[in-house]
Amino acid sequence: MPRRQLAQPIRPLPDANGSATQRIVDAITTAIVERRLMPGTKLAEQQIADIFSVSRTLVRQALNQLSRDRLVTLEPARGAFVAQPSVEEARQVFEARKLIEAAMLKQLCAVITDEQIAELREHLKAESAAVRRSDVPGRTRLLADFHVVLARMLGNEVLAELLTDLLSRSSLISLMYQSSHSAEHSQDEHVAIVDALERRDARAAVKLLEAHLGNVERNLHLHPRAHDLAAVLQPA
Amino acid sequence: MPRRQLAQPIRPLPDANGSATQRIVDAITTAIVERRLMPGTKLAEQQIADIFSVSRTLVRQALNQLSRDRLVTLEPARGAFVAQPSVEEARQVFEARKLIEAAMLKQLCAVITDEQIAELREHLKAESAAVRRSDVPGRTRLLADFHVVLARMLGNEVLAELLTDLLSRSSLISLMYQSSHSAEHSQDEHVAIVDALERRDARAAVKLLEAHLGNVERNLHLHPRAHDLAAVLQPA
DNA sequence: GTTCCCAAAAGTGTATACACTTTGGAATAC
DNA sequence: GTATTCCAAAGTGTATACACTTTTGGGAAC
Repeated sequence: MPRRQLAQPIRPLPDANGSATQRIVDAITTAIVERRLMPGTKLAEQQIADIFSVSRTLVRQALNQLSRDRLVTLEPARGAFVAQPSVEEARQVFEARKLIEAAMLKQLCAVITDEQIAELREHLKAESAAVRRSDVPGRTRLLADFHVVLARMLGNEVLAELLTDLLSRSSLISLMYQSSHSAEHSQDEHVAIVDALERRDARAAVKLLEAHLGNVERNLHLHPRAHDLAAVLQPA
Repeated sequence: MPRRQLAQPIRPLPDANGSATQRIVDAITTAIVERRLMPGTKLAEQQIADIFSVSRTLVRQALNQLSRDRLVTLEPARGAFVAQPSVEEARQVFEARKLIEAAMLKQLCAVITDEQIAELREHLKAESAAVRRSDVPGRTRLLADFHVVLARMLGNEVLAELLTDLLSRSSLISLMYQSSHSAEHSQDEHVAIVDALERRDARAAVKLLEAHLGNVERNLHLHPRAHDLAAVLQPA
């Protein structure tokens, strides 16, 4: 039997798991979610290209993707900026989250296993640790991930990805409107939700979730402030 | 007075309202939603570039966006193809739609106005007309738009956009798995949902919607067929 | 006749080139 | 001194160039 001699010269492997473009997208997304990039920051193409040692071509691809995620705004001929979600957009994102997450939680209550509860407890422990040691990027990420973990437990990756997008946008919104909702408080509310899940009490879980999201939203400074010149001076 | 002599050799016209990239994205999306492009079709960059009289640069941007929408699959060094959603993905998309649309409908029942009911009736009339005249692209689009119209009535653009994406994917799935659910049947079910909405009967509306989506999904040929060689021959 | 292999063709991936727009500031007009 | 104009620097938008990979087809080997 004539064995096929496969050409296998080197390992060019152009991208493997993370292509250069994806690396840039992830880096910027992470930076935004972890609050290391302020809304409105200019994202100059050449500057980013230099940082990642690639050409502007790949940076532009990345910025395009980020703009589709609504984390970046592209202004024609002026460049890319970290997005500054409007008050209205903030409201809608939180309303969408309430609607989707409440429905998910209700379903989850019916099918969640004890193993999954244990997994959630683990997550809560990590959250709590991050909060205690005042690890701002870490706790921000973990508090957001909590909601994605819930989504993933339904076994629906499509839904989980949708929610991931909404959570990235939520992070940006919190940053933009300087949330005064303390991380400790959020953490406590997460614990209460898991408690309700453990009791398989769907009604309570949904109520707690809606209260949680309501609290987060209510603690945003959604009223125009002095530095939002356009919003303040706009004729109503 | 030294009039400014502007170099104005051609008319590059960067984008105006719809950039070239967006035009390409829209054209391909429409083609898929209206079933004029089969799953698996190769989308060669130069070929598309020629059609739209632009360079591959813009085509690549468009294909990137489409790939983020899951309508196109990018295979490294091999090119772009109209996506072929897996059975599992199909299942998840429909489950996500059920979850989101049911919650929406429930909320909508509480706030919908008579004007909005009338608007829905108008839409149903257009659907019905398209079905009667066997306008396949038109009826396909209208039947999908029905769900987006519902979303928009909640006044939540974020949610509406989310659902738009899911509906594009649903179209592709229907095409991929050769839905046998007749357009007439879908149309009837839409009418029943609006009837329930008019009665402000949330429970009935949600039940009808879930039945509707269940019917559509059930009439997909989600079992591997002869021509899906890989799926058929894969060891379970 | 079939299989294997290699070279040419076609196509993708990234970098670079170049035209155009925006921007900031210096020079000019008043 | 203030406002306007204009130019250069910086930056974006699109096209093109080029390297590398995949595909294809034909001929050699068996």
